[in-house]
Amino acid sequence: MNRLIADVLIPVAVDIAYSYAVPEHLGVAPGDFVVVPLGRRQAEGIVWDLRRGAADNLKLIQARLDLPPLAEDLRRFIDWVARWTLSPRGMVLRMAIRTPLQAPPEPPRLGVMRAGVLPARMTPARHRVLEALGDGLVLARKELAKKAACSPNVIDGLIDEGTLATTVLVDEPDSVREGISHGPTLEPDQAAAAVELTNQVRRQTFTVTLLEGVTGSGKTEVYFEAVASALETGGHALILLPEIALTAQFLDRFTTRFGERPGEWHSAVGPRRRARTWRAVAEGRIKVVVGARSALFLPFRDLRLIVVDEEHDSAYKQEDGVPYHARDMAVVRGQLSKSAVILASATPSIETRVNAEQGRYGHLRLHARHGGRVLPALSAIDLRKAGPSPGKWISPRLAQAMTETLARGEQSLLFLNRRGYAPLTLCRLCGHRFQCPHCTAWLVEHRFRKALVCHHCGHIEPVPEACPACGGLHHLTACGPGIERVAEEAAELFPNARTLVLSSDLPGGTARMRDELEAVAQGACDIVIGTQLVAKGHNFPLLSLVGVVDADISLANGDPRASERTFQILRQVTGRAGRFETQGQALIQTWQPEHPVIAALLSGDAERFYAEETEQRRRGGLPPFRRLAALIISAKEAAVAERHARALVQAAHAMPPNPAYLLARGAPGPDADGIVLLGPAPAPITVIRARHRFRLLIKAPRGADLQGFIRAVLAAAPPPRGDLRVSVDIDPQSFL
DNA sequence: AGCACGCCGACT
DNA sequence: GTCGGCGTGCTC
Repeated sequence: MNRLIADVLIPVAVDIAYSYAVPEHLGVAPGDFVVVPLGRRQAEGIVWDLRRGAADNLKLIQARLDLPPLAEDLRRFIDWVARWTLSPRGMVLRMAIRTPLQAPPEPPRLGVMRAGVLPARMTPARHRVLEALGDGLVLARKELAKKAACSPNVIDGLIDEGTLATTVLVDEPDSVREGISHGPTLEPDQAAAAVELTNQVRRQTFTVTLLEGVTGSGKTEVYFEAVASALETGGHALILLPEIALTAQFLDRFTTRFGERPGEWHSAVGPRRRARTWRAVAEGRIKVVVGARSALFLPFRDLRLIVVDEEHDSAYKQEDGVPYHARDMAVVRGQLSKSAVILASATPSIETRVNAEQGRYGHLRLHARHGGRVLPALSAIDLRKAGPSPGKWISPRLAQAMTETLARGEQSLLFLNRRGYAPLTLCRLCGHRFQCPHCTAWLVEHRFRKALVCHHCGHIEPVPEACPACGGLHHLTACGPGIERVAEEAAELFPNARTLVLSSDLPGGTARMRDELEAVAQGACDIVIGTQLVAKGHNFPLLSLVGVVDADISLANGDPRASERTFQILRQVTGRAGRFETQGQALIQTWQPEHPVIAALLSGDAERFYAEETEQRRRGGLPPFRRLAALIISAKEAAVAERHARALVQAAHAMPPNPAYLLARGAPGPDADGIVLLGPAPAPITVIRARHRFRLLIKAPRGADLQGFIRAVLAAAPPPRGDLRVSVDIDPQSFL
């Protein structure tokens, strides 16, 4: 028997594709959606491969689904991501096809048409309705009401009388409008970069280019030219943005440039529109998608360009489920789809910078700020010498600058990357500190919500009257600032100013946030107090003063990327000041003005910062000079997790030597040529959601088979039992 | 990810 | 005596 066999990958937590016999009458091709029996249920899956062989004890494919097949390049991409992240292939496939499989049924659109009988009573409105319908026309109820300039009630009345009848309206697919392009006039440096990028797109080969330019240098216009050339040559393009849900402004800009809205893809898009967008992308009707990282798994037919805007942004790292870095996977998808990849940023990641310097990526720079924009004047306020009085957070000099800004009718932004009112609450009588019952973390007071909240697990409890430890009343004290507290202080200082607090816990969700951001841009408030989300991609034309309340916060922790992140976020947020003719001003409150990050920021000498930071990474054996992976071993019982973590280390050392992943012995120096295993150590946040966590860090030379090594270690160690979990994070970004 | 099988606590 | 808790294991 030599029958046709299909290997079908099913979107469940399984790595292998299962084999099914293909019924004679069913024509299937690789990439097709099929229904197969799985255990005692049915499952949908994708034909991954077709071959011939003995099919004696194979079950049969039951049906083929009417969905556009997954193209070869996307299937290879799924395989690649799975191998890279050590995730089951089925789970990666799931990210790509969840949307079409869970598409809610389209509600039948009801149309209205003439049914013959004239109404007993004729009114002017009724006459207009009948006129609008003419003879054989079928119109949707709402459209008809609009055309006849009457309320839908009139139409309902006519339906009741039998004059009109309803029929199912066949939904026509979203029409493909040929957009009108309005290419802007580019400055010489922009034009040069645009020519290079459009050439790359036209060549239809895989390239990666870092597009680097300060805020206001017009990166977007430049890569829009590349998008235009992808479209002109009949190809498709993907623009990735971090936290795109808030960037209504970006979509408007796109629409102005191309005369058509792009496909929009992010978590705030509802299931029905998602499903329509997925299909339209697969059928080539949507040619450009602007989306969050998950858009990387959309079924483009002919992807010619991927833009990763703000490529340094840590929001590109997916932390849960399949942990992948969308910037790096965009490069992989580009390679598999022969696309040009553009990584754009004003403050590139060290990784991308080094890749560009070493010639692996192209490097285009935009130096000037255009449109009369000037870089803001930056200065530090030394909190040791000129800080505010105890319990206050706005220094006299910052307050003075705010007063002047207010007087000019311009906006101020106070930036503090800390939600809530105070990061720690304690009892002054007994010293009791409010801690999360499930995590190694203090509870953060949220005064607007009147609650203590854990920022790691979401635990929430009311603020008690008395101390739960000693019963003392009125001695609970808020320690340290959060944006709510700074807002309170700003309101006291400037009682007549309109203030607004913006952070991710704004009630009302994405829509509300969009509205608020738009209102700020329109000048609806004088002082904005916000977390990092105000730093990202919004233009506030009236903003002329940025005050960084505490520049040192993120420098304190032991994260190897702390310096880089602080530099990026502060440069981004201070860059928000002065988007119009006058020069903006940024005041940075800090305890350590001499710190390299703060010094680099003040001097504007990004080059030196990058050089020093790169050198530190090299010396520390950190990415991109070595590759990093984290294994988090967690269990309810600390001892269970620790024992298994040690077993993993033992298994690693007991493995037979393998040249692909030589394990360095003894004390490894920065230049050790083998894989280095560090730990186990308790993770920095030891307990999260009542699970104790131990961490192993693995550092590998660039040429080593890091994933192969981890797979071998996991296979050699005893299989996890009970509630023990081992999670693998390749290229970890967060070290908590 | 489902879904069943399987072995220990509070109910009709 | 059963209903049901979720730990463990399998799905071509």
